[in-house]
Parts: sequence; structure tokens; C-alpha cells
Amino acid sequence: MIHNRIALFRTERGLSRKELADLVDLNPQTIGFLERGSYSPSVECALRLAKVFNLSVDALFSLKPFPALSSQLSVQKKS
Amino acid sequence: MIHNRIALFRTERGLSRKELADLVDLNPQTIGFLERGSYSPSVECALRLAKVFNLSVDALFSLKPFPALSSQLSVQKKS
DNA sequence: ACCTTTTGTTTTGTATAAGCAATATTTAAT
DNA sequence: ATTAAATATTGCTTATACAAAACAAAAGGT
Repeated sequence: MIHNRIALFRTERGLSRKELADLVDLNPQTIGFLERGSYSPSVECALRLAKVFNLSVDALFSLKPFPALSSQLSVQKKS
Repeated sequence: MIHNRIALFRTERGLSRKELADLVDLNPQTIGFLERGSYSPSVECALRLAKVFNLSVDALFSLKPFPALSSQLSVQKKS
């Protein structure tokens, strides 16, 4: 079982599935499938995706569930 | 087209295909196929391989050919 | 409002490639 | 030479990735 943050990073950058698909030379359907089901693409696809997001593969895909991004931000100081 | 350093790191650690296969829960044949042909496993496999080598996926797999490891070492000082 | 047109997402069906089991072959050691 | 260990080959099942079509949601025009 595999987890990914494709949807997160895609929407964060205001990209549609189609736009991302064009950037990584994949079909929009494949992006969609990737985002909704949890399935394991080839490393080749993973590397291309990581490239456009300027991230490591390990930051995009994981064997364990990702923590919420918000939990990784620094905590607000008390007023 | 994808490139990997599986054979390199496996032999460096004195592992047989079978031993590595057991560590990453794959078939020895799959390891062999991976090492000789250039083919693209699932990210799931890639992540498991990276884990046993304690490396990032990006250090194990690449879209571009890897430079020789020797070229990445520092140069011998002139005597 | 209604009807197009456009854009984005999902579903269905199919071809290709990943991954395995079993067998064959090679290599090493004694 | 014989055994054992490691690697390679063959055939098959399953899943990835695509093409095409269906569906959904906005945006424009009358």
C-alpha cells in the first residue's frame, strides 16, 4: 500500500489534472486514478512527477501515511 | 528509460540477489531483471529498496544515467 | 431562464509491462 | 565429478497506463 501527495501539491499550485498531466507527459486519467485510488505508479512516473514539483520522490510517495502538512508547520506563538 | 544502481549497492554490501530479495520482499528473479534490463519497477518496490539501502529513491533510480561512483570521490593528492 | 460551448473529472475497455512461480543454466566449492 | 549456491529463462497473472467516451461543472450568448 502506497500513499502520495499528488493532489495536495497539484491543487496548491493551482494546476488542473490536465495541466499537470501535460507537464509530466502522462494522461489526465492516470493522474486522476493516482490521486483518488492509492496505487503505485512506476518509478519513472514518480521521478517525472517529483521533477515538476521540484521534490524528491520520497517527499511525494511513502509506504506510510503522510502526516498532515499543517502539522509540520511551526506553531503559532501565544499572544 | 530508467537507470538504477541496485547491482552496485547490492554487491558493495556483499548481498546475493536472493538475500536482497528477502530483505525487500521481492523475488530474486525480479531483482535480477531489474539489474540487467533497464526497467521501471513500481514506486512501492523502489521505496522498499531505498529503505534497505538507507538511501533516497532518487539516489537509487534516475531518469538520466548515473555518473560512475568513482568520479564522485575526491581526487588523490599528488605525492 | 435556456441552450451551447468549454473545461475538468470519472468511467470503461484494452495493451503493455511488472512481478511471480517453476524450471533451466551457470558458477563455485569441495 | 558432484553437490550446492547463484543467476537466467520461460510462461503466466495481475496491475499500470492509455484511448475513447461519458459525465459534471462553469462560463457565455441569445
